[in-house]
Amino acid sequence: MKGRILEVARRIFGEYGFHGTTTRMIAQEVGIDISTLYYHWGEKGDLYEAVVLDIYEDLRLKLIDVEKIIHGLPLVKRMEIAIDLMTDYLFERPEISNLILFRYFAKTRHASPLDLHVPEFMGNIAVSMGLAADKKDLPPDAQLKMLAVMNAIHNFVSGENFFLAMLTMDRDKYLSGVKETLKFLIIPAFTRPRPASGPVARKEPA
Amino acid sequence: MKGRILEVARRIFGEYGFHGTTTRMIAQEVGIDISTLYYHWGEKGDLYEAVVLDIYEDLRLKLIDVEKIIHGLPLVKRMEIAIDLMTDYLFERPEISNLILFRYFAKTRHASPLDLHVPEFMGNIAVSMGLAADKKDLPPDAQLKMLAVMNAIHNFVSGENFFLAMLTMDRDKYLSGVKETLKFLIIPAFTRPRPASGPVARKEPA
DNA sequence: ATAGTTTTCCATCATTTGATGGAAACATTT
DNA sequence: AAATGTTTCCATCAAATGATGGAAAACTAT
Repeated sequence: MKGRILEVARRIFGEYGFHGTTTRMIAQEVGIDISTLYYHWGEKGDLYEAVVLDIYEDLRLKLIDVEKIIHGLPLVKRMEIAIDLMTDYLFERPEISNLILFRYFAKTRHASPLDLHVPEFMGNIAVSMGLAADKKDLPPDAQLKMLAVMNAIHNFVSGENFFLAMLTMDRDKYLSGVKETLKFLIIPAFTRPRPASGPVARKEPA
Repeated sequence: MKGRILEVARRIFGEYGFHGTTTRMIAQEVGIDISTLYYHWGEKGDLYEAVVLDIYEDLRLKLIDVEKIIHGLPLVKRMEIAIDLMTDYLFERPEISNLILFRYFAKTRHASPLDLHVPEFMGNIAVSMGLAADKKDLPPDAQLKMLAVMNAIHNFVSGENFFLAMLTMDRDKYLSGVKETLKFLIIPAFTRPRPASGPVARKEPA
């Protein structure tokens, strides 16, 4: 039961954010009384923190998983495969992206501990991309590049509903289009032999 | 007074989101009684919608402004200047980015009208970048590219507090680093003469 | 100054929301 | 079966929250 509550809480906190979610919404969705929820998890803020730890752990494991798969391949291949795998993974668990973005952008009216997971992710990905030797000591510009890359994926995952209602494409096209767009944006930046100089605009071939 | 309330509401809705903001928080910040707020703006959801319209209008005017400045320049210059100007502008008004991202990612428990502003912005920027001829009829891949570009900026603006607490740099370095990172990511993608193929990783010069 | 209008605040409601005590139901052990 | 421990639900609270009526205050026009 404790686990079932956590699962539902992940989803609902991810959709509505901390203040947009009520403990009653979660309990109702699980199909239990609200006091059962409090019995298992204590106050709302504690459940929320548990949810955050839970999604970070999932993400951490997935990143290790992906790193194993792409290890040793040439950089472009590594990035292509990583983008495909992470995109698929997150689109199946959008609450992960949702909750991460919520923590980035939304203040809550309750104290929350300083985040140590994101810097760890940044370090690992940067090393994997050959941007840094020591994952514990990223140069500032590499930190920002990693944030930009990670956020680009989260945005498309979390914004799916909003964007689909706004854009002229169906879900399948959206999912494949997101992968293409991410590769279009990320790969040239990290693989160009030297800083671009020519003002030539050209669309990539479909 | 009506205007002062709107200003404060922009900031607080931007920080805490719709459900994280109470009408009392806004009234207290303005220094007025809560019922004065209701007298001018009606219910909370109406004030929120007014705030959203307000920030979209500001953004629209700024985009027109920037477009005038960069008109006629070569593509790389256009993008560099646009990134600089938009980044400076949004860092001074972070509630714009905050509110836009909130609408993307967070469900609210009240109905909200379909967004027509973002598609308009996408169209204008895409035409300005030479990705499309008709701003009313963007191809799907151009739509997604524009979203990625706009979101990249909003992320760094909205995430400032969270990221600064997490990263090893001060605010000045963050602001300049964000611009560099955006250029690093965006410009190669939209200027490379043909799809990249070499697996060579290279950092851009400081 | 007076009458009328607009704006502001005080007091107050009804709901919602986070949270808890205690009884009942269920499970486990002896 | 009885005793013990665990889990669930019902009833309920107190505080927070969205919202309003009406009196006072401030402003405007005559």
